[in-house]
Amino acid sequence: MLTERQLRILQVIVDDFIQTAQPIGSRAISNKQDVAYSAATIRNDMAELEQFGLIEKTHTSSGRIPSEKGYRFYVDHLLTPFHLSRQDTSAIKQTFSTNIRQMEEVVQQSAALLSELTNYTSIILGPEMLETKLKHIQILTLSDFSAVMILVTDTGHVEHKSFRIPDGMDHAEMEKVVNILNDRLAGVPLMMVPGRLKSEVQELLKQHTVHFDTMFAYLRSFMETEQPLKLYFGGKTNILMQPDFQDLNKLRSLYTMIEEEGETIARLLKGEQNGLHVSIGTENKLSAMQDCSFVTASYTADGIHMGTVALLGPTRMEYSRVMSLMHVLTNKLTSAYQDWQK
Amino acid sequence: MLTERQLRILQVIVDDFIQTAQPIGSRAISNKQDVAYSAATIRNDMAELEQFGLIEKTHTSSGRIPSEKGYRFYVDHLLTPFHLSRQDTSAIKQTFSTNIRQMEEVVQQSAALLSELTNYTSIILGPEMLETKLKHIQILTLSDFSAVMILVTDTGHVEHKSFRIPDGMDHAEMEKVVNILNDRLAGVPLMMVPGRLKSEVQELLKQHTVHFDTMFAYLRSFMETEQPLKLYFGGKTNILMQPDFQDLNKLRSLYTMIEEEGETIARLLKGEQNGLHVSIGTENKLSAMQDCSFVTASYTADGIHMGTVALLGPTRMEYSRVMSLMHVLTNKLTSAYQDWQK
DNA sequence: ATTAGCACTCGTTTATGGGGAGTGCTAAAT
DNA sequence: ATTTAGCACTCCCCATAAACGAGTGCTAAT
Repeated sequence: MLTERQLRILQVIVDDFIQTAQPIGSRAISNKQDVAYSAATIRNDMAELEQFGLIEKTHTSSGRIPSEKGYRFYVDHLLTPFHLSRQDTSAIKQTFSTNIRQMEEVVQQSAALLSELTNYTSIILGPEMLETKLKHIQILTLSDFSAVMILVTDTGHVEHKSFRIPDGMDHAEMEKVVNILNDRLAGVPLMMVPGRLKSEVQELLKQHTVHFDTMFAYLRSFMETEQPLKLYFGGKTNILMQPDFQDLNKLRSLYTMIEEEGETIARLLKGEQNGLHVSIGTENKLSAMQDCSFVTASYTADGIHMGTVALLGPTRMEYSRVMSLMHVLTNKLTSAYQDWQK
Repeated sequence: MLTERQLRILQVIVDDFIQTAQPIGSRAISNKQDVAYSAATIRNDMAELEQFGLIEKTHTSSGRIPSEKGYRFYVDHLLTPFHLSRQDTSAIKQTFSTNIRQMEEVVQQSAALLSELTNYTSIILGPEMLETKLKHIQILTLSDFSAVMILVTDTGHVEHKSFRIPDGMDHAEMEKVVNILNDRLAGVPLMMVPGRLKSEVQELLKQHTVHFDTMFAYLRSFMETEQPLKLYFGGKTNILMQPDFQDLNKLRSLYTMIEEEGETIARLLKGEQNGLHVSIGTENKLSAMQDCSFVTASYTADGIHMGTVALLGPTRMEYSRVMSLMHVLTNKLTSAYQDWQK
């Protein structure tokens, strides 16, 4: 077992490394204000901490840095309750102070805020649409040849797609299509729209319209394209500015991940639905992330999961502050969402 | 003046450097298949080319590389008419073969295609909206408290924003607002909407509605937010993979530019409205771009400017192929746009 | 149990010296 | 008058070596 002092030393090492990104030696620890032991004592303890795999040397004779296991231990047992600085709290308050008009905006601003406060990269998975229902469908003709179809959900989401009007289709027929669609699909949860389209709308359309074939093809392509997961990034560049990433290839693979693995990340976030969760280094499944820590926190409404906030930083992350921030932020998001829904 | 042979040598140097990214010496040039002069002769000519500032040494005694001026000369005078490979042409053909439903999609796919074929980063400024007119305005109530306003343009663009219904505003009043808006704003060019809002709508609304204050504030915030310039990127990561960018700081500043200078780039592209244009190195105004070449080409419809295609690569760019590709692509875009408008 | 002392390790920096690719110049060849 | 061969010279690149210093592990003293 670890002694009280060893715990303290581990804490100092992690704290210091988080701040400086430099290995720290026994002497430097001993010189710290709130450490009263000699360098030799600390050396002994450090040897033991190393045996436990909690700290490492970068080479035979240089200071120690926390190992992955060390960070894990730190996060699990050594985190002191952190109270946010006045700046932090007021920044958050301000973001949520404006009247909420659009939930997407709030989510996006949260992402921006989080990345700005931490200098890491924030990723937010927007409100899930499992529960949202189709509110209204409309087709608007733009010219004799083209029209745009607009879908509105009860959460205020709007999706649209323009298309070419089948030759010879007239206004009355178009209207009929819209009426059928609204009649059969309004109020239906988005998830179930494609199903309903096939089971109910298909037949009706076939009976009542002349240009069934093309029209139905359009509808399918429009409604069956999977609802894109709404992923908001904040401070994409932040993480690459961290001194931890000096290696060109690491930098590149990290960048590639952020730019091109949106889908993967979204799926990852979708899996994290309960409370605060921290993945450190190789605990992450994505290889590009294995030098990073990834903190996720979900926000809810009426107890059901709505979305997930995440922060990507170096393993040398300010865990304490980050976790407090995210705790507060998700609470704010939760209540904002509730407010918005009234 | 430069002799025929010197021109040839310059061409070889540029061509070779474009391919290998390595300085090339007199011996290597002499050994090339289609060069019949001795190393010494070439050395003399190279000395002269250097005097003209067309090539440079990386240090006192290493091979030469093209200078910025050299690239400029190459592009202006040495470019051999390039015919695209079968793969290139068929890839382009394929992209434009599918039936066009949405212009945005085509533009986006063009960006993707261009970056894929070249391994550089493509940037496309979407169709301009100067000419587009407001087609229709609609307000849809989502619940007793919230509603969404939808704007549709005659090009099939849809913008939407949800908002909180002012307390006490009823359905009839809402309808009145919509009617006034459609009556006064339908058919008006987007550019002029904010003006009209103030000059015509404001008074009318004040007379006919109870909740003028809040409602008008909403309208203003919605319609006066500048139309975001539609900028499509393709292969954001490509340029960072180029061996030319070995320097961590260059990499970072380049990345930051791509991520955060969208506005600046958009403005830049907006300025380039005629034909094919190449900016090499420090000819670029953005500092992060000063190690890059930037090729722009605009596409039109009925002779008026619609948008601009651009490609960002190292100064050591495959100018010949790139310019041919972009020439073909903009033609395709132009005709696609014309088709689409019928 | 803690601490002072000391030899030792190893990364970092600086100096030194080939080796090699490529140049510039001069003199010979065409 | 061009073109080419020959050769000294330059400067990067790399390997080796030495001095330095931060930090360790161990032992002996407190």
